[in-house]
Amino acid sequence: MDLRELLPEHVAEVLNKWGITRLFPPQEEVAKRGLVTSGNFVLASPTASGKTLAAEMAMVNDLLKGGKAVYVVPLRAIASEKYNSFKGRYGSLGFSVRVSVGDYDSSEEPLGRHDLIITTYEKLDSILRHGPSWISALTTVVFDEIHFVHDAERGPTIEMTIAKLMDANPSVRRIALSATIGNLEEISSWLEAEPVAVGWRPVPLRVGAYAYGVGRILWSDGGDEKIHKATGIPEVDLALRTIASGGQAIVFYPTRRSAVAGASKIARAISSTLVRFDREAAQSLAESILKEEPQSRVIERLAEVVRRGAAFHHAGLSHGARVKIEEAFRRGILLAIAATPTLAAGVNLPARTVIIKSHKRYDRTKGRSAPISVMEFHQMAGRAGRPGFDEIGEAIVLASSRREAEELLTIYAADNLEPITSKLDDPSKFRTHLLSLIVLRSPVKPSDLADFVKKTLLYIERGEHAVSGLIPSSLDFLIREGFVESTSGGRLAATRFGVRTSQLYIDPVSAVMMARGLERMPSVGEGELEISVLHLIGLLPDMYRVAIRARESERIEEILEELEPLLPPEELPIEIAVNWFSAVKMAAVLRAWLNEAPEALIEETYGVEPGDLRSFTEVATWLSYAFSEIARLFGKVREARYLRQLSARMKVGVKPELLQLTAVPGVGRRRARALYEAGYRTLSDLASADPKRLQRIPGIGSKLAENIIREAKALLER
DNA sequence: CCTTCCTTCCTCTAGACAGCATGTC
DNA sequence: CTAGAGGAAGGAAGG
Repeated sequence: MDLRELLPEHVAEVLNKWGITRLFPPQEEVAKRGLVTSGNFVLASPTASGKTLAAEMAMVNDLLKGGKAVYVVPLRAIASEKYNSFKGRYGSLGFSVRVSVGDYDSSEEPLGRHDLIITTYEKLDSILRHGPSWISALTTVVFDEIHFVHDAERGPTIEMTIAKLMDANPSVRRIALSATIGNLEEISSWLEAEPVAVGWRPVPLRVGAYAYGVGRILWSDGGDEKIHKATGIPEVDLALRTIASGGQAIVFYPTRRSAVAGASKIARAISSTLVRFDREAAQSLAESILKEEPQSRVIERLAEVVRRGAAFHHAGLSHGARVKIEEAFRRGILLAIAATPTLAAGVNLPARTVIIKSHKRYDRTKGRSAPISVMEFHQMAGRAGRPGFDEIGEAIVLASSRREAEELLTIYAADNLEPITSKLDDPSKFRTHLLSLIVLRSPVKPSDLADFVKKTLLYIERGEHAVSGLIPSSLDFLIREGFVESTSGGRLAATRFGVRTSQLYIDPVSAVMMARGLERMPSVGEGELEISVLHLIGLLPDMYRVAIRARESERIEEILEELEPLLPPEELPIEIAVNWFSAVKMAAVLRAWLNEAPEALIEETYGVEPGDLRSFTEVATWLSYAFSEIARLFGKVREARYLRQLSARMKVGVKPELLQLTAVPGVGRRRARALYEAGYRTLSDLASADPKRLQRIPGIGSKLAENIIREAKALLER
């Protein structure tokens, strides 16, 4: 097909320049309907079918006409994936591309200067809360993976961010993408966009259910396949089937523990069946993991299986280990990955066969195991089929009997995806966003707020009665707690407390807890202060909850003795107070980190794996910073300074005396401690150090020594 | 007497977004 | 009405 038949000339030229000479059905459809040059659309089409390019054609068109675009994604990993693919393409056209997410920004310049900004929904929300002028100059916005609106935790934020953006800039062009939308029409009407549904896949997918009782896969297309029971472990036999025919498999398990155990079983099966693979590459991968990742039990177990051509993948792994596994799988060094659902939503990592060990998973909210949704099944199945390598992708779910297999096929093989529904009716989520809206428009007429709510998906789906009660009850809360006040003209104005809370991006309940906690801080003894502050942080609704294991209860009680609570439990709402003990454990974990306990020790003592520890400390860094800002707001200078330092320590995991040293790029908690013990205690000690002496410190080579000295000098000069 | 396999009972459960701009006493 | 599997501990069988 000649692109020029479908596309305006300049876009066709751009695609040629990028080496794209052929369009795939989703892109054709968008082009045919004239959506390249104008109009809003929601594109529902399978994973890897080229949704991004369809959106890009529209973006490029708008950018070429002097526009400005934002590409919004739900995960930081996807943001960096998009950034890496966009920066070359668009850079070569003279556009400046930037990625801005919570922990990383590719540029220091004002956001308004860039043509294409890639960001997460939450970051966009945060940007909107600061009310930058360039929002009105935006011409195009792409909402990627829009089905995340359905998520109970993050969905409300995503929904409100979209609504706020449409409200702040009604003429902005909206493009939404997803592989799994059950109610395309409804989502389209919310965004006032044209629905475009395309079923085409780059690699066809067939769905099967393995009735392991009878050793047969029932395929959705009618086939019936006998499976060789080499090990008798159903998912392992299926993985071997794929591996033996030269393919790769991803096995999804419902828990981390079963994924880790599964990887061992697969590794053992690979060893015993003489499958050929690059043992040398696997070996060196295992070594690099052991050498470069935080030494701990999970990492050791990972290295053990990697040597034999398999791996597990879950959020307890350090970021580096996950990336190494993904990359090695792409290069074919690993034959199979035993994964938790991390791999379904994250970066693009296809395999010939996707095996779903269990269609049920424990559901915390229900307190028992429940079937996974069709949407989630399709997220996992979407990983099946490597374009250019596999002729067909397979997604196989396990079933015990033929009967169950048939049932599962009727549920999961059909295209009966659940509708994406709003979760904004959660009062605690709603009031957080109502505050941000009032801050942005302060002083605002209450009727304007009511009008705004009509722009939400909640209103589209459920109508007036679903939203009518939300505003008054949220306003009560916001006024009572001092975030908002009514002015003489009958308008609502945000207080300084309200403004700061919204900008710090914390839950108003967190802000209230911080403000109350500050009152008690001066009376807490110096020895108890650290653990008591950490406990408060552990209680905040914005913080993670850490699970307490049965055998830990004594230890938790010991720590409980040490702290002087900054908030009396009886004054806390019940939903906060129930986390009291979990927060004690969290405080203990964070304290261990701050006092330089090695990752391996923290894992051993508390069962907190490197990836979790990283998440905990990252959020605690942000919250302790926010805490210090709330202290500053209330004129508590001493407390603010203490909390600020706590935040700085939390970021790297060190005692106060190392903070000067960790300011140097390349110096983390381990190196800083080694330097300190060797007598280098300040930046100027480092700047004036003798490179030869520095090299004598274990772990510091000649290159590093020179870098450290240079960076220290640069920091001193500033 | 040690090793290995089997049974039983207990324990525990996926993931991941957000701030902001340096300090020290 | 409703889970299910890993892993430790303890016991039986085997060498």
